[in-house]
Amino acid sequence: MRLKNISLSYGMRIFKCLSEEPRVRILHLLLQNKELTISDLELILDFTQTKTSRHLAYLKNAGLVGSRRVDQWIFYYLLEEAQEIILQTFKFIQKDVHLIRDQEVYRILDSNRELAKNKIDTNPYRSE
Amino acid sequence: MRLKNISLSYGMRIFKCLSEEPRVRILHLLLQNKELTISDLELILDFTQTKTSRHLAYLKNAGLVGSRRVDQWIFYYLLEEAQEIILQTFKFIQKDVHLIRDQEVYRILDSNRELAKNKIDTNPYRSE
DNA sequence: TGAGACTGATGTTTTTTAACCGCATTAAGA
DNA sequence: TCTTAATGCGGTTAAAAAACATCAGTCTCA
Repeated sequence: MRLKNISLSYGMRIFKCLSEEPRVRILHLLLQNKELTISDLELILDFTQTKTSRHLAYLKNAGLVGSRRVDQWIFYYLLEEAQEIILQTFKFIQKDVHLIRDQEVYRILDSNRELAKNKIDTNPYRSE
Repeated sequence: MRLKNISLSYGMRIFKCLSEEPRVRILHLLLQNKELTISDLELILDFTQTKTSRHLAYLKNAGLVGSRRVDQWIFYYLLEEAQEIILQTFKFIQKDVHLIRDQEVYRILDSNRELAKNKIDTNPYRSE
């Protein structure tokens, strides 16, 4: 396996992100589910809107996540350059009960079609 | 490769250790050189005694390092249970110039026989 | 076109926490 | 008593969280 080398300072920024529970839980959900909106994360994690937005801004600023707009939603995702190190480090903690529970909440909300991705208008004939 | 699973809280403690430069540099030296004393680390890293001692206490408290006494020195080393995750995460940052420079300083001091391990009395006939 | 609803960002303030540092002293061994 | 290491103290800085209000962009629908 060829590893991408990162600088000490970028590494420290990543580890700082991983040293607070809210951010670890957000990153874990993004790693497992590709992309989520702020309101999805609020719902799954039971965070306030402000708190969720602030932590995502932190992660974005640290160079770990990116965002794209779809209709009125903004989806957040792990940036490609951070994928590998995040994946590797999560291998050690992925069995944690809190993280597993978060993912279960995700699945329940998803099957109830309460997440943003379920509400995107996919009708190709929708009005412009 | 079989991974040891760690809890989220232990993981966060580890990442907090890795999010400050002095501690990363200490851990890097311990990973590469098995064990070192406080005075060795002071010398290599150009830290004060207090600073070095405090960070080692932090790492010990976080469950990352242990210590053993040999004569008048106390040698610090990475605990076995932390070896793997530390090793894996350092794979990403091991090419960092600061860390490489630290290790070079280590080698110079070692070849000058200025480190504690070079001063241990290995004479089996030494007085009790 | 305009009103209102929804999604998200941001300014502000307050509180709390913790991490850093150095100086000086103390403790433990040889 | 010398060396090695730990710690009490004090000051500074940072950052994290939380709550609240406000603002901005987009969509819907009349």
